Amino acid sequence: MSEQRHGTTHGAPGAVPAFPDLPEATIARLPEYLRALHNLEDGAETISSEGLAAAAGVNSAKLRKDLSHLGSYGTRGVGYDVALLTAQIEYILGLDQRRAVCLVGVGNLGHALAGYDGFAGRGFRIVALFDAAPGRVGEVINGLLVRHIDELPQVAAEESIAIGVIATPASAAQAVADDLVSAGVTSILNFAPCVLSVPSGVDVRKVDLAIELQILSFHEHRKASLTALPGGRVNGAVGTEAVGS
Amino acid sequence: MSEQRHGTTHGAPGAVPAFPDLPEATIARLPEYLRALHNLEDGAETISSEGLAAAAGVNSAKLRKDLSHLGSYGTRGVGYDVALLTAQIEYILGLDQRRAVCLVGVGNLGHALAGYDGFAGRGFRIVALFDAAPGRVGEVINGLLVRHIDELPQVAAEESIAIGVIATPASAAQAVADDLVSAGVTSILNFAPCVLSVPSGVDVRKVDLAIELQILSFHEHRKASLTALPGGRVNGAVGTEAVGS
DNA sequence: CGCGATTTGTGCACGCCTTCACAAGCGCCT
DNA sequence: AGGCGCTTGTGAAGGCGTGCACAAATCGCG
Repeated sequence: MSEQRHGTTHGAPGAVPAFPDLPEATIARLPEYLRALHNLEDGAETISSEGLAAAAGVNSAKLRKDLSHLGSYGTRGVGYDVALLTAQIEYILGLDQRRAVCLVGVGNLGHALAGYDGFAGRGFRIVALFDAAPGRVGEVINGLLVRHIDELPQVAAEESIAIGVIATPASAAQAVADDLVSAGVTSILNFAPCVLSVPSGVDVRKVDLAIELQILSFHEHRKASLTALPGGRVNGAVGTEAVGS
Repeated sequence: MSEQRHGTTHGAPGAVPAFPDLPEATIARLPEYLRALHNLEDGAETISSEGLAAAAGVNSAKLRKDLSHLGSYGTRGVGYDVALLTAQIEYILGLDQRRAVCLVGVGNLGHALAGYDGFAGRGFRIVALFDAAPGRVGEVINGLLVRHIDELPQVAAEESIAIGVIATPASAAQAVADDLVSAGVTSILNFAPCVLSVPSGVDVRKVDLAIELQILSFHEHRKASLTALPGGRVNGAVGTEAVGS
């Protein structure tokens, strides 16, 4: 706080202001606010921090602080302009352009991701599918042809793909990651249960389904051991919404 | 640090020691250590914190501090006993019993999750599938029958299911969560893009695929604006592995 | 025009987490 | 038996994130 970047021409998506360096925790919540804004549905022009915070499942003070990092897009006594705030968050997240994403590994999970319609409405379009297995190459999923992984460099360049999703088995993931990086991809979402090493400048996020379950399992174990204990209480401090992730 | 719980009978899974209350951040990493341990493959009896940290993609000091919270299972000058450490982490995570999980929503994503073979090897077995659509009820996926959601209470009781996975559309998720809670489920993994409200004592973790992509999109946007800037450098401080999640 | 109701933006304090740096402990070799 | 090298376990410091509580700002109404 009390930072620079507060007298500058904040604003108009297109004016490209000095890019704010938001805290990672804030960045991770912006998509949630955006989702909440889209789900409002009623024709309200403005929304209070309290209202939006409730819709997004967070504390209202936290929401205000998060939004304050983007600049002042609220009006005291009134709230936030829904359309303006939506546009601003989308701009910050880089969603004003529909980002091209490629998906590697059209197995069990990859197949589902390729067919997932939740991406289109949230700023992304899957433009290419790849796999190494000859048996899968040539298949059409959701109107999209599965190409051989060797075509990745060419397609990536043509479609200017910056984001890649890995849905291969863990054994193939590192090689695929290397291929993606070589092809110019600078952000990777990894579903394979393994650690990827990539050059600096490339972002990796991972989603491991078993890990999520194991974390829940821990809490189950904890809860069970508490109830078993003499005088143990059941609910510690779990709250109405555990975020994690 | 400098806590209690250090003279107690640490140990033997089955002795049920005073349950350590680990920091959340540590809990989230234990599954990663476990995965790294399983992936070692070579017959080494012990592993150093440096080695395991590298395999898990974290700092070695962090790993040591995390493990120190479980008690002292390492030997100075030698490292950690692989078998003992593995058993201990599995015990803490409550994975010594194969936990029963049910999955609600056998659509696009749910179908893939039901067929995902990565759960079995990591301490879980999916014992029941549910859906509300009559068209899907009766289908058999991976040898498992899809039941109608109305059967949930009965099946949950029979199989003593404590963990539920929601893979329905967002519009149905809250109702399903309520059903799960009523059926005695106390941990929920939510793939639907919405906020769930559950009573205290129930843990919820969420996985939103679009949010993960949006976070990556932000970093793409940031990187792009930096390179466009006069004198802008490309790589900020992204590192070899971005965790997030 | 002024006042009160409302809501944002933020200074501040607290707690959690990370990281460094090192003492304590263990095994091996001579 | 003694010393040396290696590795763990942890005190301490610093940074980050959260939440409270309140001042500043805006609108609407009399």
